[in-house]
Amino acid sequence: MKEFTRVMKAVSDPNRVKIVKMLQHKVMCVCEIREALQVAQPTVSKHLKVLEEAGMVYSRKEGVWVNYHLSGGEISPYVSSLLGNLKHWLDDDAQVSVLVEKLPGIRREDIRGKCRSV
Amino acid sequence: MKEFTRVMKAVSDPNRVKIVKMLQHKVMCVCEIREALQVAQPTVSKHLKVLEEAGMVYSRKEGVWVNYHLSGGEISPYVSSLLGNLKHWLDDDAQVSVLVEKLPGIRREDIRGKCRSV
DNA sequence: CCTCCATATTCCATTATGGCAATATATTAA
DNA sequence: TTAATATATTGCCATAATGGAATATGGAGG
Repeated sequence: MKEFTRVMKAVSDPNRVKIVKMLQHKVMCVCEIREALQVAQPTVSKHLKVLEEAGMVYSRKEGVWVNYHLSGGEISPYVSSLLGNLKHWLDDDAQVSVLVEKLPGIRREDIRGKCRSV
Repeated sequence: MKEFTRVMKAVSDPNRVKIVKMLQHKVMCVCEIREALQVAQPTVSKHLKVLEEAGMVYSRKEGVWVNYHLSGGEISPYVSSLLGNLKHWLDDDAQVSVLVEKLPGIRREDIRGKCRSV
C-alpha cells in the first residue's frame, strides 16, 4: 500500500510530472531542470529525491554533474504502468508543450555559474 | 495537467485507496465505509468528495442513504487506466485483504443510529 | 592547499492535508 | 409538526508538503 501511494504521490505534483515529461526527451542535470522549471535549485533537488525514492528516475554522477534518467520501471508494476502511460499522456498539455519546446535551448554549457541563481 | 494530478492525488491517500478497493466488491453507503475504516463520518465524506471530484466514484441518493459506486472511468483516461489496474493491484495488500474480509459483515441495517459515533 | 561550481541538505515560512467535534441539511417516520 | 437518522459542511488542530535562502558537501582545477 505504502509503495503504491508513494508512487501516486510522486506524480501528484505538477513540477514533478513536468520533470518526468522532460526526462522522456533527454537526460538532464539538476541545473538544466532548474533552468527549465524556473524554480530554486534546492526545490529541484527535493523533487528529484521524491521521484527517485518512488523509483521513477535514477541518477548518475558524471563529473561535476548529476544526470537524471527516466527509470525503466522495472522496480514496480505501479511505476512501470505509470511511466508507460506517461509516454503519451500529457503530450498535449499546454505547460508540458511549452517546456518540451524549450528543451533544445537548455544546455548545461550555457548555464555555467548560474546554477544557484533563481 | 491539473486533471491528471487531481486523479493521482486522489489515490495517494491510503484510506481513499481502501475505499476504491471496497467499492470494487459492493456499493456502499457512507455509514458502511465509516464502519469499515473506523474513522469519523466527516472524514469519510471528505475522502468521498475527493474521489468523486477526481471522477473515480459517483454517488446516488437513495432514501436516507447516499450510495457510492465505483466509476466506470469514462470520464478520463487517467481514471480509466487507474481503475483498470486497481482491479488487481493491491489485492494481496495486507490492509486491503483485512478490509475485504470484513465487508460481508458490514451491513447498513446493523449500523442504524451509530453513524455519528466513532 | 584554495577556489569554483554543481548538487544536497538544513532551516524557515507558507500552504495543503487529514482528522475530529460540532453543526447544518435532508429525509423518513410518527 | 417533531423526532430520529444519514450525510454534508464548518471550524479547528496537528502534521505534512512546497518553496526559497542559507549552508554544507564534494569534485575539478589552479
